[in-house]
Amino acid sequence: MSEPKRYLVTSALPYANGPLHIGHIGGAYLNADIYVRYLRSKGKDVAFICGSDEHGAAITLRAKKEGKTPREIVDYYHELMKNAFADFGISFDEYHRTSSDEHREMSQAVFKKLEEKGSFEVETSQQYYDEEAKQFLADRYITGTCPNCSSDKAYGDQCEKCGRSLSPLELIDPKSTLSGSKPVLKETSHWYLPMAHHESWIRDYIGKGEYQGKTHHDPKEWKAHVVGQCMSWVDGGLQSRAMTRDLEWGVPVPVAGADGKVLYVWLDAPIGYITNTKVWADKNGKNWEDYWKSDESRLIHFIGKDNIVFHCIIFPIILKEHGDFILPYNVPANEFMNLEGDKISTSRNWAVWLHEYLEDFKGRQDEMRYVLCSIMPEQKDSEFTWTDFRDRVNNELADILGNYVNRVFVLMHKYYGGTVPEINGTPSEAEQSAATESRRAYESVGKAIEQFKFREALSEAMNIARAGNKLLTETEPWKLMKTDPQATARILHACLNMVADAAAALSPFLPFTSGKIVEALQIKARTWDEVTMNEQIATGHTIGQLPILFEKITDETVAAQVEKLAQRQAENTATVEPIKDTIDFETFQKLDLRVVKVLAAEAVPKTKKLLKLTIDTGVDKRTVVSGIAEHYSPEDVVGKHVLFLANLAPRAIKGVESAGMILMAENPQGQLSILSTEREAITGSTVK
RNA sequence: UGCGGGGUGGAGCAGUUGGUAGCUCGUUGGGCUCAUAACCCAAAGGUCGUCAGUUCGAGUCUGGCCCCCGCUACCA
Repeated sequence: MSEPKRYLVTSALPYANGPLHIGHIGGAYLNADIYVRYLRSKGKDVAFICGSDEHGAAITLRAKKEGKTPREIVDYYHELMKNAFADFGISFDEYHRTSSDEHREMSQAVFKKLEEKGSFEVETSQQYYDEEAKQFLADRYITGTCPNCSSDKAYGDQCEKCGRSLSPLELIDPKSTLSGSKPVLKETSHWYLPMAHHESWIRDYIGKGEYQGKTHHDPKEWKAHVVGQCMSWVDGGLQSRAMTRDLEWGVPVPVAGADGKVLYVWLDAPIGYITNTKVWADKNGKNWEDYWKSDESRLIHFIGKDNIVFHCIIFPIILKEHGDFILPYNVPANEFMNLEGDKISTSRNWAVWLHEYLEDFKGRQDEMRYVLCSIMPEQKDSEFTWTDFRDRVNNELADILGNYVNRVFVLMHKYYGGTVPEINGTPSEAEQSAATESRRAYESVGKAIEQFKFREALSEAMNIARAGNKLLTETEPWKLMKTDPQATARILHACLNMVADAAAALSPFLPFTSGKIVEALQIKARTWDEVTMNEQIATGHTIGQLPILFEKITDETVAAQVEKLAQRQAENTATVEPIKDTIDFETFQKLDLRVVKVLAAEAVPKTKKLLKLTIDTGVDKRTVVSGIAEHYSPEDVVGKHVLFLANLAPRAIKGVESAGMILMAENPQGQLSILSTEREAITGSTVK
């Protein structure tokens, strides 16, 4: 592949309904930032683009729940995320937002062009319309009685009581949650992207790296899990997807008669990359089209694995249909990062929040950048723990890098008052091999970054400091000074240059530290190529004082952070669901609750959660299917008396008819517990 | 369940086209003292999830099975 003229690098637009956590950073931002800083250091023309993703039903629902407007929600999180990114040193050229006027114009223009070209298929169907609120109702905005379990709290897409997926038309006695009125059926149209039409070229694009009959990229450079997931989608047959929604919050569909419709958030968000590029270009006297519409530009999307299909299939289809845009050259998606043995979860508040880290560890961005890069989930899921954080910071950053730089500064000041002496003589073998290793490591850093192997790159950058430590120990300048001052001067000069080289090699990863080192050296920061050209610090140059680069992380600090997580867990445990609406006694009496005995139990084949139980109700024996297999094995439950709802309408689950429901207590962690009687249990006892 | 990814010394990970199993951390022993109790050297430790197959030879290819993760389905 020839060198492109410019790079367009994007990070996934974070969704503006929660703060950022370390999983986000290690997934799609730190790696992108390292990549971009490297390219900039090489003097490349780069645009690094991101922004908040602020539309979609989840935000409107959240706003409704909290009694706020969607605007208030997104304003809050946009600011929070933008500041956290900036503080952490994620060096976006532009961090804009999808709720902006610029974005409305851009996404409407893209939509309009596709609409006019006939890239969409318009499908008309009957949908519920709220005449008071004057809008079509998204599935989630309709409640009614479930045709299956008769719960009156069913939503248009699903009954949460019985879990059955529904279509709004199946609901008995539907109601709008907006106005409470009874919605009427009205004809509506939606724009679908017929992805099946694109299967053939997508297959070539992903599988062979070919586009429009030409080589586009080397598919071997793409990660296995990215190609694998895409091909499995294509092989499974691409389905048409609606690109519009009936919602108020979003970009209005720019077509006459489409009132109350907005662009699907998944369409609107990636167009945000384009909008935000334009916003940046306009501010900086550049032309955004150079980046998006030129074969000489290279587009790279950094994302997490949950976004693969969208960035590799759906968005490319949009870009191609539009006609002028280039396609992603690579999508180096990362896997997920876990935290202390459990997956990170925003809703369960199980996370290390970036803004809290920045608060608790002021001025220590590089420590987290180092650790996150070291454990970046490049090929498989990885795990962050606070003890591992401590070990890596203390044993690697502080001991190997920080201490090396410090040794060199101390020796330079001690022997030469900080001024680089005259350099003479022929380097010894140890000096030569240190220089060779340092050079090799430096070049490996760049190569690894270009292949998106950030962990390897960081490790190679650290090898420069390792080589320096080795040279010092092998040559022992503190002894040599007495016998061979000329060699000592040469060695320390070499060490000093290795400090400068390490600062350059590490600058994409640890920009703050790199800056501190450069400042202490009192030199100009070296670009990538200046180091490759073997630029040296000149005789007569005086260096300054070095601050301690990395303080050790104490066990107390670790304990405090672990405690913080545990506390959140406790808070979570404390959260209980609110009391439901009052019902009358007659309604209660309709329930046939009783104690039954489990006679037999077996796992339902090919399922993870289901047990098939034979129970004795006292009146009859029957079969129920219960989703408890992850909490109880068949042996655990046989012979037990359990609480049972006997007059629930039967339902087939995985082909087995289930007549009734075993009642279980569930804690906030989702753990189930059998309910039974405290005194002697009699099979068939009623519960009142 | 279907699909995808992964299972390598105590921990975290590399292993390109098949040919003596590597790295970082940790552990043990030694050296050094300029340095942030740091640094350097050496050693111990793995039959590469499992079973079978292809091959002169497999962590690396083929097939079956087990386990973990993601999306997906079933937790009335």
